[in-house]
Amino acid sequence: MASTRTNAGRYEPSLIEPKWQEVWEREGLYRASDDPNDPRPRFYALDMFPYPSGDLHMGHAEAFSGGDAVARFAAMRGFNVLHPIGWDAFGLPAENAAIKRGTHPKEWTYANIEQQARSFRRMGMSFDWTRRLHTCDPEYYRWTQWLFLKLFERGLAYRKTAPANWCPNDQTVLANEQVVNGACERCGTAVVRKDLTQWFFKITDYAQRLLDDIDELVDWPERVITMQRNWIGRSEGARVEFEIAETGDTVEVFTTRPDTLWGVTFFVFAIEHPLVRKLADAGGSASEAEELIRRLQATPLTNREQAESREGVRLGVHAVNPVNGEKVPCFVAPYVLMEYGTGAVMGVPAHDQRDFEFAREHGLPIRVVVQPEGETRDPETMTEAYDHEGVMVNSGPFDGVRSPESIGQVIRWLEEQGKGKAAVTYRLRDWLISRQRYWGAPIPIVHCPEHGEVAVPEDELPVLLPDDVDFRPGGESPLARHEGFVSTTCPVCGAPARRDTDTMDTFVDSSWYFFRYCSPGDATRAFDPELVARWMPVGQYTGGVEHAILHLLYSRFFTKVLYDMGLVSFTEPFPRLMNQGQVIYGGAAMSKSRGNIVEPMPLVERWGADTMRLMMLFAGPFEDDIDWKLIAPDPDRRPGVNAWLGRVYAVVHEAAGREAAEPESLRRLTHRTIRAVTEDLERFRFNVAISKLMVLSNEIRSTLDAGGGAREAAVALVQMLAPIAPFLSEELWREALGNDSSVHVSSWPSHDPKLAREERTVLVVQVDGRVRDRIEMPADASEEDCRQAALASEHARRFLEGREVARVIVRAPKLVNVVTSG
RNA sequence: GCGAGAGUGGCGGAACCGGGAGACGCGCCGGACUUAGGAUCCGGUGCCCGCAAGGGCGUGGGGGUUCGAGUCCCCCCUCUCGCACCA
Repeated sequence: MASTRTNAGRYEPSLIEPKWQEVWEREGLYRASDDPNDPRPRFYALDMFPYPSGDLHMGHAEAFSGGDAVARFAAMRGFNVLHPIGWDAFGLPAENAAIKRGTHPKEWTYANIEQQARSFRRMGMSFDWTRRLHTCDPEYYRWTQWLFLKLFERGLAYRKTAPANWCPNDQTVLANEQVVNGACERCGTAVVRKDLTQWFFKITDYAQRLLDDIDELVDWPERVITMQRNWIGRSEGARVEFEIAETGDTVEVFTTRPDTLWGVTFFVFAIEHPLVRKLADAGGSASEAEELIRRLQATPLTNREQAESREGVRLGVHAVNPVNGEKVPCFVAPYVLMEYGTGAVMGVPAHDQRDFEFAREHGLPIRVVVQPEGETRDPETMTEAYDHEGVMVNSGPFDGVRSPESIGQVIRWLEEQGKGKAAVTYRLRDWLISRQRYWGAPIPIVHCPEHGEVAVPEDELPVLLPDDVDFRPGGESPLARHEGFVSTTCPVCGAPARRDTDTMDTFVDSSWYFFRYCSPGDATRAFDPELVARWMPVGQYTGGVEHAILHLLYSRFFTKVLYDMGLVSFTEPFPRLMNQGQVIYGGAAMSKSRGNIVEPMPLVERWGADTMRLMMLFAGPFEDDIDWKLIAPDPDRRPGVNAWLGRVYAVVHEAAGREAAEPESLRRLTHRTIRAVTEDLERFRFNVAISKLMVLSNEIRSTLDAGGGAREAAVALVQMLAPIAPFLSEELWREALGNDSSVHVSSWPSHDPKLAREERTVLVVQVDGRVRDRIEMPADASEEDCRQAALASEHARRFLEGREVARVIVRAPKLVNVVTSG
């Protein structure tokens, strides 16, 4: 039996916290129950799993403080909670660190995981540790590879040659983020474009569904939805075929403005367009065109995309405008992108700013075919393209037709004439998953001279990552240099064959981990569909906005593929998403180069995990950034929330041992607070919830000082504090309040509506909208009572002297506004 | 440029539906305890006038709707974030 009479002493987190951490672990408090007969409703509380780059940082501390509060709150409200943890453990930093320190990526990775796991335990996170996973474990990436094969089977994984950023010094492909000002972020060498054959996932097949199903995301931050929409980038318009006069080739263009077809004065190809060389030959411009292509092909992708050059080479051939038979000159120019639309565009300088600039640079004619209502644009005097609505002119049968209706009319006409058709284009491109790196899941494909790309049979998975690899940069990718890995036999014919030596983008690993948590030990399949059906979709997903696009889009894509495979019955994995803000310092991101990094774990050691959590959750709205310099300007000063926890500690101990009757005013406050805090936590308004708990604890203090009892209030306070400060509340719950089992399995307090209702209220008396008096009234005062009281108010009457009362507006029992005239 | 969001005390931030602006906390000021305090406790704290009672002003700026606007509408300014040659 725990003692109910604990000598209060001082609040010492360093004594309290490790003690309860051990007890919780021993009691298996946070284990999710897979028992189908468990009567509790299920709740899947998911936090974006961390990358083990070192110890936990402030971002983790914030995100997980919120996610853990969500999970604990749900558990106390009677849910069977699944709150798992794992590590997104493949990736480049492990290799870079390994190169720098001369250790194996595996050692570095697992050491960091252990460190983070220790820190999570120290923070008191309510994880079900039995479900822990690491994406770099063969038991996990075996199924990543299996999923690759499923996509391959369905034609959703394919290989094509595509340009990539290539560092000639490190002999490797770089992601766009690793190219800084056109140079390799690690060695500073100028990056070049290089065509490589690489694996892609055909996410573009799902573009429309990814867009449509946004409707199923019932609780996502608006801005994340917007980012996803923009990234998919649907545009509607038409495809129109042009013929090349000199060669007879036909070329398709995509346009969102078919109503400007009569304004076409030139035609432009992207440098990678397959017809360019042929047309240059035909037009006698082969050498200039070749020179341009060679020069630009070497420029890194990121640079070229930022360049705003309007240079271009006249090919010497002409395109025939299908709407009026006009021949216009063709160009090749870098401002047209092969990656978007068809890689060729019609040039309408009067109505497209880029075309306008190009026309001015090359002395091309400009023809206005859409005039703004009541105005006239003259090509001679125009300084920019006119791309708004207007009336069509110089457009044959369409003269006088107004936009936006004109666009649809022209499309219909094009279709009737067989010259074009309505079309939709997406900005979204296929997902390039190949990485010429070591520390990732090997792509389970064998290249056979006879049979081409052959899937590794499922029962031969995983394709293990060899340990004894030279992963330093240089030459080919690390796996390509490992003869024992590369040489194998063809699964079809048994002839000597070579393994694919690419590894997968780590976003592949993280696109399905939330399924694995549902049945983490399953050695026979990626996940158990029955358990997934039971736990998913995720009840609440918590993580940073930095994953607003890629991770979330890829996970949505995977879920839809699994749905199409019949393995899951839902199409969106995360209907509810909550983004924490960033923790910054002095208005800027924390970074080594700025030297402004604050580490969470030393603060946890000094002040306690509960204090760390409270600092995070009390600082402001969860989704807002926290500037650490503003909320904790002096690192040696005791944080305010730590002092408050100390007062809670004292107050609860005192209240626990007090026999005196509890005043009704305190009881009313307690029940009002229960109602309010419950609502606040449902909406993740942690900062507001905490402020209300502070009000309650202040009131308990006054009550005790006045000799009153406060046990009911103290019990409620401790329970409501549990999701936010789990250690202190457990200590108080068991030691001060004398409970035998954990506060974290206790039932969330409920309020008595009768007590929560206000019984007296302050009536505000206004004269002409200005507050002139406040009168205490019973909460059930009638309109007439309020009117009488207001008009009787001496304070108010002083302002009514010499004026006539025109109307009296009564909002019983809160407000009366006396309106005067004259 | 396009898209999204935000401007409230010295600071972080509260304010449900249009109804008491500034909850709660930090900081600061004063006091108590103290050799001391970066500890603890008590009181004060939007700005201006006033000894006070009290009054005036006040939610980025300007206009509007309303008995009443931080909240709704229009215009403007500033900041943050995302995308950025997307045809």
